Amino acid sequence: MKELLQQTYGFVFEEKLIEEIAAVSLLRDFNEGDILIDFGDYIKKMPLLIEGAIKILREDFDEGELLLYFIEKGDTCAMTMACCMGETKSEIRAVAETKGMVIMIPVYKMEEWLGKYKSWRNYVFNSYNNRLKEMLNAIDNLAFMNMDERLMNYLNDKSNINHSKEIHTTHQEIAYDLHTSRVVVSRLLKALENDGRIKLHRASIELLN
Amino acid sequence: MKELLQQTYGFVFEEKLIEEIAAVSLLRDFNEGDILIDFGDYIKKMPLLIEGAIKILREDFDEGELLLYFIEKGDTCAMTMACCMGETKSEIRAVAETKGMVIMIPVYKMEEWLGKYKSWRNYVFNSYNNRLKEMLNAIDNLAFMNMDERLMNYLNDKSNINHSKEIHTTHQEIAYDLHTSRVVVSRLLKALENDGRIKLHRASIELLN
DNA sequence: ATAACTATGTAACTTTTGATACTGTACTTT
DNA sequence: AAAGTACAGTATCAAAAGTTACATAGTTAT
Repeated sequence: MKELLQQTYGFVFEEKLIEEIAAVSLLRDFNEGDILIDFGDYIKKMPLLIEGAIKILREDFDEGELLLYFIEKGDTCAMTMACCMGETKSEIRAVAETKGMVIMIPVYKMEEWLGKYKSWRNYVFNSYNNRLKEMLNAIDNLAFMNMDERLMNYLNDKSNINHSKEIHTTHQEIAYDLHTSRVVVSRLLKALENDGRIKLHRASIELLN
Repeated sequence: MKELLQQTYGFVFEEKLIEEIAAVSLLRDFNEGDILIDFGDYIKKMPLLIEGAIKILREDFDEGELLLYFIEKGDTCAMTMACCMGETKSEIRAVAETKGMVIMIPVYKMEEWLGKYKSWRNYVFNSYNNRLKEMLNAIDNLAFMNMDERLMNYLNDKSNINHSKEIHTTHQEIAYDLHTSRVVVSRLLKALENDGRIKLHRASIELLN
């Protein structure tokens, strides 16, 4: 475990902290589609992402979701951290976008390290700051952009996260993430294809140019 | 200044911290409508709100704004904190909703106190957590609700912040905050009036029931 | 091979929101 | 009192997004 931490967090945390983390944490593997955290869960451990990608979703009152953002290797979920610290239920759902690995840190250690390690404080604050930025980005998308732009952004994000111009997903899946209907997604995707920006295949989309 | 701090933050910060704050901070009065922070400002001081209310806005690329949330006595602006810590430009605009008072704390002290005072750490984290919740709330509004519901929520928030059922503002002002047009606001307000939920006057709205 | 299922394409229609334009009314200024 | 200005009401039209319904093309199971 220490080597894994060294690899991803070697430039972020000091040696001693990495040893402490390794001593008290658990490693957990996950596969694509796994629900890592669900709405209403009580969080007792904070996850550090070592490998893979996770998408964070917000739930509608009556059915329906919305993708908030993705997190990647080296990130943690500030929303989850918020729940840890505040000892409240999870406001979000975390679903594995790819297979990967997280390190789970007990909450009480987080607190202790905040007073003890400056590098930990910086990491935690950076996480919050990044998450706030992602949230602002989500708000910009919702408030200022039309569905076609939101869709294009979504495809780009998805492409970046998976390091591939080929996006393997269905129109229905996209509709869930953007909180719209399948028909709308199909319509707009077709328009994007006609504009020469993407190419549609069955259950997969190819980004052009 | 110490008395002011004692009054609002006496139950949050320990005696010694309050003394430290009082020693290095500046007091600043503001009036309704004052722009306290603008897009792109570099933030060198963190504000603690002592009295009054402030609204936090997000800017569109080409003209247009969106109200994110209000902050009240005892709050601080985590978005601003984020800018302080990250040493980046402000992503938001802060406009005084009422007249009031803030205490400005130099950034370098914030850092120092994080290691030194647990109550400060807790306060800072709570602020982040509250702000994340407000952002989630803003997202819920945008993603899951129609303009009429958003409008009604806006009126309720405004009423709570000003401790009054009378809201003194114009349809145009509301349109700016909700990032829509004056005509739409007038239309929906009239519908709410017909439903008996509000009463309209010139440049003021009365919440009923 | 055929049935059943999944993913997509598309037409037709409705609802919501936005845009433009014009009206009237209240308040302010001179 | 007249003119000017800010605020609100409303009609008409257009665009964006959501809904329903149905057709068709691949895929999988039997």
